[in-house]
Amino acid sequence: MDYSVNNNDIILSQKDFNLDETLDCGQAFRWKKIPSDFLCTYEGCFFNNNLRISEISKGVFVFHNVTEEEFLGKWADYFDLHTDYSQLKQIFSEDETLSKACEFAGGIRLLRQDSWECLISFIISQNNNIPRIKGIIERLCDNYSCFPTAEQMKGVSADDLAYLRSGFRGKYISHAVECVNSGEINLSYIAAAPIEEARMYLKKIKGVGPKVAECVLLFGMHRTDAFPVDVWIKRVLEEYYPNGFPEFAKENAGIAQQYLFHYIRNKGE
DNA sequence: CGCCAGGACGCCC
DNA sequence: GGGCGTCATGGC
Repeated sequence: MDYSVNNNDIILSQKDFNLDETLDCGQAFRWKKIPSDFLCTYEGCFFNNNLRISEISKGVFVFHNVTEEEFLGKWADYFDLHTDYSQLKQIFSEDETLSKACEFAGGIRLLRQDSWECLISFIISQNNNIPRIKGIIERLCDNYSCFPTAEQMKGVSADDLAYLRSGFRGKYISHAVECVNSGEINLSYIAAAPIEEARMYLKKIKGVGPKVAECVLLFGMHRTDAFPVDVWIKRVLEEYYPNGFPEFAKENAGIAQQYLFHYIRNKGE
């Protein structure tokens, strides 16, 4: 990892990293692009860890007001800086479509997000659009002045959540809170369980189906073999992989999925 | 105004 | 066990 300390900031050089692609690709919903003189700057957080980060030139980043301890202990992990994405893309490049997708969106990194926050976020995401998902999560965080734990939300009913204006998803959120607080769902156990068992448990939560379960596994538990299939990825599979997804990429299919998703959605523009 | 949004549920046959 | 209407809300 190539970084240095500069006054109160951390400067990072990382070529397989593009801030826009990583923070605005639909894997996380609490990052806001703010005006700056840099290539781009984002403010955001996971749980109650706040950060302002800028891409100051291609592949060079500033973590503003971050100590070396915070960087190494928290953000390096969140941005998955210990993983060599060049090597991953090297493996993916054996496949023609994946190779193109990597070339197109090779700056995406798989964020290591909090499993609980991810569970609630992707329950909210179903049959919804990204601007509105962000709004609902923002109202939730504003109400607790950070992303609430299940403990903090203990006992909330769907009616209590009306201020979120999350529609039919309120009862799902309420049920997720109940499952976690009762111990019926243990996210750290699920994170370490065999993937089929993990899927089965997650889908016990109302409002969690195949797609949301895969998203929680991939984004919230860093299970890189999880593979969320939505309408866009379904299209990719039908069009480019009629005989199945290449075996050599399955271990990291979730990361490949991110490249493919971004590629298929934006390549025509 | 109607259509759609990174789906899941409930009911149908 | 696959197919289909329904579910709230608001962006476009």
